Amino acid sequence: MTDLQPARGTHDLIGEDQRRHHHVAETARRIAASYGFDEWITPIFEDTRVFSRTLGETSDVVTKEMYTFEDRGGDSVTLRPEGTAGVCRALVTNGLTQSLPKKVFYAGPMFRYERPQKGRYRQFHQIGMELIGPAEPLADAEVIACGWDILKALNVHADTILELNTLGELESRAAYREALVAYFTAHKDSLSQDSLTRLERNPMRILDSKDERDRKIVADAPTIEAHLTEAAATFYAKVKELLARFGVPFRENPRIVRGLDYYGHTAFEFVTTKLGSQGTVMAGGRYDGLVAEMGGPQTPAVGWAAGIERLGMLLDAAPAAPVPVAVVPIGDEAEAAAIGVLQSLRAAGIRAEMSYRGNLRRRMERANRIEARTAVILGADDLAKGVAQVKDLKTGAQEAVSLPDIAAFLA
RNA sequence: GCGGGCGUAGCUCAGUUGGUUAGAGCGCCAGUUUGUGGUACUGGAUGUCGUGGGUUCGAUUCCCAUCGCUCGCCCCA
Repeated sequence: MTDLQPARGTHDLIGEDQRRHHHVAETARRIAASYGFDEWITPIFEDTRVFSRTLGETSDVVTKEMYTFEDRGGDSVTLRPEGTAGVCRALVTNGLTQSLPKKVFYAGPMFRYERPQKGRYRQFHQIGMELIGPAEPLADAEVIACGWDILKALNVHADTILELNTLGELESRAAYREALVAYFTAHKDSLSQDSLTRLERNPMRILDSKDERDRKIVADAPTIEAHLTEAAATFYAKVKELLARFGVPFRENPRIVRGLDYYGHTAFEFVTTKLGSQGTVMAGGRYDGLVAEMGGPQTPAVGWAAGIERLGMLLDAAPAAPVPVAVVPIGDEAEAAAIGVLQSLRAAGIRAEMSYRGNLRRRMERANRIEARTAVILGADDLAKGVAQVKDLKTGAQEAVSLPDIAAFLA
């Protein structure tokens, strides 16, 4: 054996794991496409400033979780910890702010230096979508509806609930933040250690603390509602109304906040009870300031990201492995002739395999092991007659089929 | 980053109160006389008992460290 292991927090996706992963990504891709979203494939690493500028100076992601290094040319680059910043950068650098709206879907690996846990990896994979341009609440509702459709298509929606909140726009948030700081400062003595540091860095985070003592204090903390400007309140009401119109069930949760600084207005999380402490399965919100921070024009946008691994774990059954047809020649001469049959099946789009060695018995065992549905058996006698024995491996029924007809017979 | 649990064949796991060649089931390879698998029978291969160090005449078993997985916290998808 080898003493080599996968790097901490990374995983090989093989067999069932790969099928779960692929199924999640393909389903999302398909449904996003039906909503008019195009897939963008942006680089896996970016200039470090793409993230450091935009995710928030104080966020954990930026301060301690990024894979940042200097490349051989002396430039600081970072393995993307999330997808939104890169998409916005691509929007700006490709001059696409002139052709809004843009509806972007993406899927790929993200990197965060965290302590690995179930549902939390250092290299993990996300699907996500960004709707850039529209400032209307209809955009928020549509993006959420698309996410909900994906969860439904994956059949993981039953144990998943959409939790919704508004963070208001800058003005509302500033006022609220002030009120929160005042409130929590008054209760400083009873707050947990973690929350004391949050009080300085990001007071809104205290709202979703899991600490018992914190929760008691949070229960009576002011909510953003009272601090919402007229416009922000109207916007939020409209989002809720439209979600109902799209048929997306939700639950308001004033404690939903976002970890990254660029969010405002709508904030949401699809949460499941089935993944322990890693229960957030899809999350996002509106981020009207990000494109501007990236050096583009002031551009509204809304989007979400979801963890492929987490969704994959929720799938009640792994997608079935593909079922092949086994081509089974008897003897060397037949093996040569069987190649023609083999290729004709493949050309017809049928997954066909021929073992590389072994007598008839061996090859039949092998066919059984790869869970072939059918064996196409070719012996000298059959070849002389221009036929093959096509055997259904489930029922054991077997019949002679003429060589040119086999592909059609099995289709 | 903090705290708890775990680490024996490809897989699931047993075992050694410290003592000669470490086990089972499944899987794998081969055979049961040469054109038919899924069942059965027979035989076979595989482990530096996660890694490194310490204690000991002797360690897979005890101690320490380390790596990895896992659960909770933190954070987040």
